[in-house]
Amino acid sequence: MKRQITIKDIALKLGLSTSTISRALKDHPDISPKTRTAVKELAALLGYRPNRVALNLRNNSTSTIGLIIPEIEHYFFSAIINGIEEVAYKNDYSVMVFQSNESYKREVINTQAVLTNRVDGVLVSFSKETNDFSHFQKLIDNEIPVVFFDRVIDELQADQVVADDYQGAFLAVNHLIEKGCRRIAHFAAPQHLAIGKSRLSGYHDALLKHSIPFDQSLVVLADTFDTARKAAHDILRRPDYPTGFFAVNDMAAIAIIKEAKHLGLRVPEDVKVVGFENSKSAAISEPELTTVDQFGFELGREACQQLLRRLKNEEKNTDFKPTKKVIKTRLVVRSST
Amino acid sequence: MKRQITIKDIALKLGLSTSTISRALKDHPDISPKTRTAVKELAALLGYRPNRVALNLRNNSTSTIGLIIPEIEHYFFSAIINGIEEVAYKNDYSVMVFQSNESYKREVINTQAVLTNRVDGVLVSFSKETNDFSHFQKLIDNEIPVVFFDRVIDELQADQVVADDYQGAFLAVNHLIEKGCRRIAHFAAPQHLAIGKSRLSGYHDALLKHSIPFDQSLVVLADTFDTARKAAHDILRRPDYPTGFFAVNDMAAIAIIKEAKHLGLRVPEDVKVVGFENSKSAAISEPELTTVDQFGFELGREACQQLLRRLKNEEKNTDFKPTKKVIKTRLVVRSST
DNA sequence: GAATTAATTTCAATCGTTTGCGAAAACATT
DNA sequence: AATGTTTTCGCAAACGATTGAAATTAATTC
Repeated sequence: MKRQITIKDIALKLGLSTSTISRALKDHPDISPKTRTAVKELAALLGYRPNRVALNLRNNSTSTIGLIIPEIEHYFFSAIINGIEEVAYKNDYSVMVFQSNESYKREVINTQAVLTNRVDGVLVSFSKETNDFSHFQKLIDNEIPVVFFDRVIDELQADQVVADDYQGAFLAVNHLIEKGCRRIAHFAAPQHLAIGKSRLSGYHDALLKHSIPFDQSLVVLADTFDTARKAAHDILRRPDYPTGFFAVNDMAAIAIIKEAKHLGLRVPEDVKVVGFENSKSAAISEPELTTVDQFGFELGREACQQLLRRLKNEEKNTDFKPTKKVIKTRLVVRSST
Repeated sequence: MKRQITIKDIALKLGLSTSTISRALKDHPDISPKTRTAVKELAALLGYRPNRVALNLRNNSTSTIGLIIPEIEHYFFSAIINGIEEVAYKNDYSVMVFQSNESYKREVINTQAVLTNRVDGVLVSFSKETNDFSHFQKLIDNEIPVVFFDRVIDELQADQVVADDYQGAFLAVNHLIEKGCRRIAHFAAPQHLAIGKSRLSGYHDALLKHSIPFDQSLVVLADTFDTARKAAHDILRRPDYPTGFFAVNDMAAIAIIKEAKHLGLRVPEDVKVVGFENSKSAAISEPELTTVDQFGFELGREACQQLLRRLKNEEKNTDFKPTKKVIKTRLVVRSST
């Protein structure tokens, strides 16, 4: 790479010291107007750009935040990244993205990568595989601010930003009941994830509210298209198949619709389905999917804002109190119910 | 942030100089085995991690690549990011992501950001708005390797990685013709983009091959869901509406299907539709969309690999010859044709 | 035991920028 | 003319790590 123009080049050409150049460039009062303009003009002429790396070293901060995320290709996560990048951009931060690909091992390596890259703070949504959280604890021990979003864990002393999973699930199931469903299945996420638990309990409580008994056999673990399609196939061929479905995400919900239609059932007449996410695909499926909007973009924004807040107040971090921000969800009613 | 352990801390505790620590840690032969193990043990005990920022400054390289991309939320681009991150990860590079949001102004700022962040190289897919490419020229003038992907421009001395748009379009339209379509519309991308031109010309040549006259009125500019739906509405209400549609991306294709069904036409019996991208949505739409697979993941991988190749060979960059890698596309036939 | 060689370790400069402190001008005051 | 004030600028250290060259110590040879 071509050597970039440095403050030293300007100093040499002007017969001044680097200190003077540095001060002139940032309008330090000690510098006479004459030399100040001279310096600025030459700097502009030469196309001088301060070397961020040198500043990073001196200031012991990089204006960079690390993002550890399961998979970029998932619509919900890409919406989140969008929100994060938006806030980072406005605050002159850069974002380094690390994908865990839902792999615990890779996630551990990712945490090491953010450490060696000396990012100022980290945003994390951990992988499905992750049960041991000591790699995140190590970040916290290093006093690097960490904000968890979507997939969170209470055991760590860190901020959290999540969608209101309980409320969303409650809304969804309540809606199904109001549409006349009495037997409602839930396609759930793994129960070691908070989102899995919360959505299940929203489902549970909505049933309770309408005095519908909870039936464990109607709760199945299925949070991908393929597993959901398979599970839907099995459950829909039972003689007493449920007429309502609440899926933990849109892909699973769409799989249910596909399979129901495949089995000759009409949606929403015979079977009603609600998803969770409000992805692009929800509006595309036939019939269009009723779903819970998770506001991924806002969630990403909030997470990033919370992180930046921590970064500003870093000096006075006497007694750390983790915050938990809950983003309200919204039921988007379409024609699948 | 807590002060990290440095080489100096180890030196102090061991009564040695920093040079010795540095050499011991990297198995320099000058260091006696005794001190070497002592150093390494203490380093491990204290949890020493070399400060990447200091190294970046010294080596004048950051092991970081910048990515400038229109919008992360678009499936095709997120697949590309996935591929890029994969290759970067394997080669110990980090990726900084900058979104242009299809805005020229923001893209210019993005190029400045990658410059001040001193990334080693840049991957770019420029915005639809971009007509002036001098901001990229500035990167090249600074001898920062740039690889363009998907949206490329021949006027710049830089490598390119693109899908075989011409071939994909040709395959798509040829397929429509073989399925019996004679009047085929093309929903195109802006013609100042290479992808716009290439796909149009693939469309054109496929018609030519079967001696079908080219009809300018069947080519409309529509590359988003909304514009495509509107355009489909207009064109399908003409008495001589086309029976085949080739859309520049899946979203536009799905909009056509939706609108056709809305107007009481059957897909694929009355109207056949082919998209371009092979997004998740293509498999979800009803009927499932025949489309051209762009292999976004592979495209991202190739782009990143090409960039890394440039970074390795940087010293001997005497006569620069831009390369152009074309990723073959594949027609995925589903039930919309 | 002195001299030579070999094995270890340290010094100091470097990457680009900032900043406290001291120094040298320029100016003002008697 | 001597002193006191400002104004303006440079020195040098610092951030953390690397590295050629010099210096120290230990080992070897005659």
